[in-house]
Amino acid sequence: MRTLKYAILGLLMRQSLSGYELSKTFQQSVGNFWHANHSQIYPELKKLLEEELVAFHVEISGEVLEKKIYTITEKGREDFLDWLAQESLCEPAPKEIFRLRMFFNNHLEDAQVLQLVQNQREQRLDRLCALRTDLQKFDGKPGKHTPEWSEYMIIQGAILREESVLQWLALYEEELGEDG
Amino acid sequence: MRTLKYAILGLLMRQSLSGYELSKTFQQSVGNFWHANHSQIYPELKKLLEEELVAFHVEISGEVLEKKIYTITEKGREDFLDWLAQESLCEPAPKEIFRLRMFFNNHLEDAQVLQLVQNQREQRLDRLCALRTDLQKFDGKPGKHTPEWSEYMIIQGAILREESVLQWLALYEEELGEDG
DNA sequence: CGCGACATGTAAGCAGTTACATGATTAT
DNA sequence: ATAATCATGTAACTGCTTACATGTCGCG
Repeated sequence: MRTLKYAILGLLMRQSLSGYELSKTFQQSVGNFWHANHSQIYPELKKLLEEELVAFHVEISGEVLEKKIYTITEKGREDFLDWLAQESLCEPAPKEIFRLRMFFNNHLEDAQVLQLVQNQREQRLDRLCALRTDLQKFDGKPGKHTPEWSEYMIIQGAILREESVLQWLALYEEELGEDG
Repeated sequence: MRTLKYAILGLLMRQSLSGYELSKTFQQSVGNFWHANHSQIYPELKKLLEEELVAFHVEISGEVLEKKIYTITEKGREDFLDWLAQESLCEPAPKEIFRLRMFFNNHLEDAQVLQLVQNQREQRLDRLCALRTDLQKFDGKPGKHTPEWSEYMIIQGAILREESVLQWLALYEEELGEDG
């Protein structure tokens, strides 16, 4: 489905970026719904170049270090906008190893299950705190039709998602905490 | 990480099943957190057989149709239980194409965004209704330490997840509904 | 007798991870 | 100097999807 392609093109709609900068973005904000390693990004950029959906120029950092700055082409813009407006079928539920373990937790002692749940809660709580910090970086809600608004709303969505997981974990804690 | 392996072994801990039955399960209850096609399941069963984690015997349906019923071995049980108790790092946020589109929605008209949002809402609502029906099939909450309890709790988790997505979609509808 | 579900497999290709491989720049 | 970060790539492998391929059973 070439989703990475459209993720990259979308980012290049905002501003020209190097492979390395794209890579960072996929670890940060975009990481809330689409992550990718540099080992996937560099080959994809090469492919986009062949397809003439992006172009690049070289910038020199310091004395010799070359940075390839990629820019979206008009052809790339058209391709991206066509993709963006498409309705798509609801994807299957995401794969989550932790839920798989919980599905089989009747084979574990209560104490073990509780440990897994609490471990998960800590990790999720950390993530939630980080998201709330990200949200506070905006002063007030950004205006509609800006990239900032989109980012703000995505973070809101990620917060709601983490909160729902924590609610679910609390159900286990309630039940497993009841005497034993 | 061989997650499919453990998903299969976990299901075989409950009861012996054929590849086809496993396949159905991955489309139904287990589909709430781990899905797999038959084209992935049959080769995996072959591998588990070589590793001696499962065994099978043949049953005949009707006149000639052969069903291979797989049973977990003692070695398989040990392997599965080792895996089950392991704490694991929180996985990266799941990939969702819809969120990716929303991240870039400043390139669309409000009406187009609203259409995408409403389309998604309908699909999510359908899924939520199906989950609530699944939950009602249990009469009252099943007792702890039973496979039924695990399944009940997983469905609760899936419901919370869908509700959080609907809350997020409602944020868009509020904002996009405001005059325009 | 035809259709949908049952039943089992393989092949080709795309997507993604982990590891390999190299080198420059900046801050301490 | 040396460590962290910047910067770009490739290779091998695992995981997953889509399509191909075949045949049976039960119901109407």
